[in-house]
Amino acid sequence: MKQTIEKAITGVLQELEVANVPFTVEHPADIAHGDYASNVALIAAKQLGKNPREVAEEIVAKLEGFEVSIAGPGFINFNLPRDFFAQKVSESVEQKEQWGTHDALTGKTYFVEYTDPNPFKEFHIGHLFTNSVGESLSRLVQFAGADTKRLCYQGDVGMHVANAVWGMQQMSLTPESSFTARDLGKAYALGATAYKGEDEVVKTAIKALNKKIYERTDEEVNALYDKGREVSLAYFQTIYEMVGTDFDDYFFESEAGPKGKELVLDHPDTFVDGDGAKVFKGEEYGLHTRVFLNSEGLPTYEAKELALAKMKEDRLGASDHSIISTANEITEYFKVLKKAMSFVYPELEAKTEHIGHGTVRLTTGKMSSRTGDVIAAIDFVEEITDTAQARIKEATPELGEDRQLAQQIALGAIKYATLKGNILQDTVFDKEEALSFEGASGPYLQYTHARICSVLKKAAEAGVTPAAEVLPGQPYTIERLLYRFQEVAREAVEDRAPHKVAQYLTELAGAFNTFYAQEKIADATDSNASYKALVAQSVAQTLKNGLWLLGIEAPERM
RNA sequence: GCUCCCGUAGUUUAAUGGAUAAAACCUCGGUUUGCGGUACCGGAACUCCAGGUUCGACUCCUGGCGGGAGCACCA
Repeated sequence: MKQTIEKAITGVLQELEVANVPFTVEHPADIAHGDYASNVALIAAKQLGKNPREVAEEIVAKLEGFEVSIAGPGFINFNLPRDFFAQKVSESVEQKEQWGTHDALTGKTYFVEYTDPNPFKEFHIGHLFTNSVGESLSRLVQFAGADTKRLCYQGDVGMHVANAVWGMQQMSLTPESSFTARDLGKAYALGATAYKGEDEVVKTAIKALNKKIYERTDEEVNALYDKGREVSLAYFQTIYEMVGTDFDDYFFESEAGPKGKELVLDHPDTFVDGDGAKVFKGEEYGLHTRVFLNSEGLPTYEAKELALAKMKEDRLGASDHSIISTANEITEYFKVLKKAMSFVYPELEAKTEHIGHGTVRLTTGKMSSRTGDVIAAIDFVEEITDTAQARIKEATPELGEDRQLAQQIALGAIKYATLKGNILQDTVFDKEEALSFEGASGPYLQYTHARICSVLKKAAEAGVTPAAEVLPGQPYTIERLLYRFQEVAREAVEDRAPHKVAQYLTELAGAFNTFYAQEKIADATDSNASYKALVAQSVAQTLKNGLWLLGIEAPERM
C-alpha cells in the first residue's frame, strides 16, 4: 500500500515536472490524521519556490483513486478504503501463525549467537536478560524468512573455571559425589575470592590448575572438571527450556582456544610481539591495541572469537549474516576484533555484526558477576512466579495451582520489561512495576489475549460466527492498527529493535480494550457482531504472533 | 586524560529531520447492571545548558555539564 501511494505521487511529480524530490510516505503520528501521510509538498515547494499548501493542492488535484486531504503546513493525508481493512482482517485470521511474516530475509541463512553463559559459574539474571534480547532478535530474523541458526558459546576453560575447580577441591567435591550447579556457584565464589586475596601460594596453585585444565594433563583434575562441566551444562539446559530457547548448536572455548592460537601464529603480520604477548595494533586504525595471545602463550577472548567465526561455518555451513548479541561491555573489544578479522577472514568479517545491548539493573542496585554475589536466574524467575501465582489465585481461583501458567506470566513480565525500550540503552527492572500486571506490561498483553479468547468463546455460544460478510460503514480504529503488524515486524528486524514490536502491541492492546468497552461482541442480535468477532480474532492472532516475536507465551486463560 | 554509548513528565520508556513531543506507573476526578474492572474515559505533568544548520530539530553539527561502559595479557 505504501509503495502504491509512493508510485502515485511520483507519477504526479513527473506531470508537474519536478524531479529529485526525496519525499516520504509514512503513518502520521496521530491516527486521526489518516492512514498515511506524505511531506512531498513541503519538499517540492522549496524547488518550485511556492507556498507548500499551494503545491499540496496542485498535487492533490492530480492524485486519483485516493481519499486525500491537506493538513498542517502542507501534509497530504491519505485515507484507505473500507474494503482494504476488512481484507486485512480476514487475511490475518486465515494466515494464523504466518500472519505478519514477510520476505525481507527469505533465502538467507542467519546465525544468531547469544546468552553465552560460563559453565561452572551461576547462570545469573544478566544471562536471562541477554537471552531475552537474543531470542527476540532470532525470532525477528526467522519471521523475516531467514533460515535461522541459534548458537550458544560457552566458556568452559579459563581462570574462572580454574577458580571453580580449586573451590571444588576445597569443598571436597569429587567426581563420584552428587553435587548441584549451585554448589559449583559456591565453589567459584570461593576460588574467585581466594584468587583476589593476598595469598600467593593460592594464586600460584590456581594458575597451575588453569594450565592443567587447559592442557588436560592431570587425570584427577580432568575427572573433576568433566563432572563439573556436565552438571553445569545440564543445569543450563533446563534454563534454556524454561525460557523457550532451542539452540541449534553449542560452541565451547575449549575448542576455540587451540584454533585461535594457531590462527594468531599463522598471521605474524597481523599479530605482532608486544611485551612477550601477541597483540593486534588497533591504534593504527583509531582503536585500542589488544592482546590475542598472552605472554604465557594462551589465547585470549579475542583469539578465540576469531576462531569461533570460522568454526560456526565449518559446522553449520555458510551463512549470509552472523549476529553476535552481548552486553555492551564487549562492544569496544569487538571493534578491534572485527578489524583484526578483516585481515584474517575478510569474507567472514564482512557479514559479522555485533549487537551490544545495554544492561538491565534492578531497582535494588547493580549486580556483579565477579564477586559471586549474583542473583541466579532460576531464583529470580521463581520469585516472580510465586507472585504471579498469587495474583492468579485471586483473580481466577480455578487456575491458581497452575504453576506453568504462573511461570509463563512471570517470564512475560521479565521479557517485556527487558524489551520494551531500545536495547542499546540500559534499563531498570522494577519488579513491582513488571508485576503490577497493569498498563504497559507483558501480563497486560497476555491478559488482553486471554480476554479475547474468552469473549470469542462466549460469542460462539451465542451463535456469533466470525465473518466479514456485513461490514460497518466506517472501519474501527483498531483496524487501522491491525494491518500495520507486518510493517512493524519488518522495521523491527531492520533496526534490530524488538521494542518496536513491544510498543506496537501495547498500543494495539490498548485500542482493543477501548473497542471492547464500546462494542458488544457476543450479541447475535447485532448485525455487526460477526465482523466484530472477526476483528477480535484478528487482534488475538496479532497479539499472539507479536508476543512470540518477544519470546512470550500467549495463554488462552489466566 | 582518551574512546564509545546515553541525558525527554516525579518514575520507567516512545517519537526514519515533520503536524498539538506519545504511553505506562504515580496522582486527581469519573465509568452506562454489556460479553474477564488485571479494563475503560478525563485532568495535571517533560526535550540538561549555550550556540549553529534547516521552511521545520528530542533527532544533525560544535562546545559545556551530568550518567554508563571501555582503555594490553579476564570474558
